[in-house]
Amino acid sequence: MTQDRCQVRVINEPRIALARQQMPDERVLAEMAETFKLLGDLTRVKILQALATTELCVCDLAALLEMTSSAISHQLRLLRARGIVRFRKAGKIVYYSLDDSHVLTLVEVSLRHVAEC
Amino acid sequence: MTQDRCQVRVINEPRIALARQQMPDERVLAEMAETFKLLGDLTRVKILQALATTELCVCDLAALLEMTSSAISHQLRLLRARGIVRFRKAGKIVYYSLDDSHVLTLVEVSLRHVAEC
DNA sequence: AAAACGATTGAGCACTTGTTCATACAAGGG
DNA sequence: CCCTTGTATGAACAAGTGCTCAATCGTTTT
Repeated sequence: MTQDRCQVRVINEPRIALARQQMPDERVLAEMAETFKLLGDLTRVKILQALATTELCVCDLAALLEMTSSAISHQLRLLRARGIVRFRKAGKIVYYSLDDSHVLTLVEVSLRHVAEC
Repeated sequence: MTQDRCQVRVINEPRIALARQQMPDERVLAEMAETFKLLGDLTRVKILQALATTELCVCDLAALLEMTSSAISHQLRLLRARGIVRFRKAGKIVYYSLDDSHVLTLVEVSLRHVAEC
């Protein structure tokens, strides 16, 4: 049963075949990883949790998280780029809010996960 | 309404208070971010997707992902440390499987999320 | 016992990431 | 029109990350 493949010996060929068959496309997997990566930062998790409660402008978020508005703005830029948050301008003030229900679900599930451990 | 706080002017005091009140503990937020960070890597997402299908040993995973078993082992170590996967020894072969239903849920939700975009 | 093999681990290194700092932009207010 | 203010952005830098390579450990086989 043992075979060479890519400098690695395979132990359970059928299982590998099965797993390969069930595996989503590379592109889909990459998107999943990118989404998780975006959620995998304390600042961004805080931003999302805050926006889950209410719409907030950049300097409100900065005050809430006790960080510079520059740092917040940089992070919002990333969240914006993936369509996780949206913004609305009111004069020179920019209000941000959540724009992705799936991401909210992810945050909720992980919150429950942490709570149960 | 505008006030100084941490070198940042607050625009919407009541909203901030509300958001602060709803915000989970710092430690909980950090755990959430850590969990997402662990899922935010292409290799680890692949490993979890594979293990979601079937139990696999290190070299099977290496063959499936076309990577060295060293690289796989390094990643499994991280997943093990957070209790996301468990292992079972069969002689010199070590079989890994999922050990966290919440994480599986997270992966499923994100898969659906990507599929719908 | 010696050799082979699956797995693990530490060091090293290229690459990424999150913040700060300085600067620039846009919108009001005087 | 200036000056202030909220936001955005680029450069730079420290810290973190994921891989490779070499060495090691534990188990099995000869």
